[in-house]
Amino acid sequence: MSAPRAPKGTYDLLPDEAARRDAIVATAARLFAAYGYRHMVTPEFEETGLFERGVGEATDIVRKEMYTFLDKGERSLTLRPEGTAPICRAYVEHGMHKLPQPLKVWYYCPMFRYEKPQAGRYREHYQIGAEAIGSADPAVDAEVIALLAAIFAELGVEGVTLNMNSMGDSTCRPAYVETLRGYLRGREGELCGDCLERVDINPLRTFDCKVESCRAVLDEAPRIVEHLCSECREHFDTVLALVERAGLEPHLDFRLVRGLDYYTRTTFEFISDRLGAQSGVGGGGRYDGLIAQIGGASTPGVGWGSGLERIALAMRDQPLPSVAPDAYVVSFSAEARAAAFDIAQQLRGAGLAAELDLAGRSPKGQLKQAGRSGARLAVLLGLDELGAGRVRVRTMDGGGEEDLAAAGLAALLAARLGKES
RNA sequence: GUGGGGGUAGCUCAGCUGGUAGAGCUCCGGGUUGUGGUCCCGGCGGUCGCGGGUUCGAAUCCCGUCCUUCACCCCA
Repeated sequence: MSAPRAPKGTYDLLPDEAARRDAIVATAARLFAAYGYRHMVTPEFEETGLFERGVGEATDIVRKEMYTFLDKGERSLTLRPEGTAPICRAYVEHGMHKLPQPLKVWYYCPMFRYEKPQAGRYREHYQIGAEAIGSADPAVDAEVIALLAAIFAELGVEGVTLNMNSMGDSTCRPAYVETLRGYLRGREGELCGDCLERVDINPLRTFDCKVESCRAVLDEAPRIVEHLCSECREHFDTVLALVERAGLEPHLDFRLVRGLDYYTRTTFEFISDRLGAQSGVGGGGRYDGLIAQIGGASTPGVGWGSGLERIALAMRDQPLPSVAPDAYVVSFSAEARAAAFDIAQQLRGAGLAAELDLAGRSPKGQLKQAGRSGARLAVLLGLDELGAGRVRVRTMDGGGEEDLAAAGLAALLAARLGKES
């Protein structure tokens, strides 16, 4: 019987890493607010049918990656594998079309996919994401892209490039898919086994293939951007123009065919050269058919998701946020320990961060802890001081000490540290 | 799901042509019977991922398994 470990593909965020994570999310939250996106939370699991219908039966996510289970009431539930379908479900369920449109929201939560773990890929991973629902205006596409770019810039995510494509819509895509399928059938002899299957199931996915011969075939294949209907063409051109106005350099990528069935028109992806094979650091697109697909009124939407683990990997090293207390209370005798506890409480009550020894250390050990903790002040308590109602307050980096009354100490130190409440 | 690399102290690793374990850092204590960060000394700490096999003897060789890592696939 070996000791329990975190399940395969999951990880613990220890305090230092959690502090960095919190800082990332706080920065993102600030930018979400600047762009007018409001925080929203949905359940960790949903009815399985939501993802089957929303994400698409033919996708890898639905076919082999979902954590699906029956609860005690025989309901088929699935741990959320992606963020967009749940937001759209909530939009429909709560009649959010009655709010000013587009509805602009963001989320921060774990996603669950049964995949083989590797660098930047986990079975439980966290995403921040944004969704703007209720407007087909190309300015919305550009806004969400600019928002994600701003977050990366603010965080210092390095080596980032933006790839974009258009998937067309229900008017032009079906015809294009048939054109592509016909072309591929004409060159079947040059395709790998996977691609031969894709020709039947979803010819668009052949663009993902890394096999040399397939790539050669696809390089010469008809491209969807050249087969867009006039509405999609105009939409895409406007999005590109606005994205450029935002100071970004979109690279057209005819291979960018995202693996979720709900995408229409704009798709985009930010990749970073700091990530190895799992190079995508954030991506998304427009999903004008999704809400109707899951049973709502036909409603356009656009959004993206970005993986926190990959953001952290691609960020330049950040200094750890300081966790130094304002004061460390040191007791020089067993009798002073209770008084040290009281003083720490008094300081905390005044809004100061205060620590004291909780491990029965010697006075020297406590001072050593005080030094390591980075505390600005040490409050020293001994028998002599206790009897006189005094404490000695040492400035840690200078070493100077002064004798102060224990009563009113918290207010005095708070004022001195500029932390009056 | 397929294929390559790796799993030794809390962390980073050495030891691996078989003879039952080491270093640095961390942590705790001492050097000052009441005063930190440097320095010196000492100490705590490991069923060598797990299971099986070969052998007089396995951290070391073989098999299986789990985890991890890199790539494929897919995506964040």
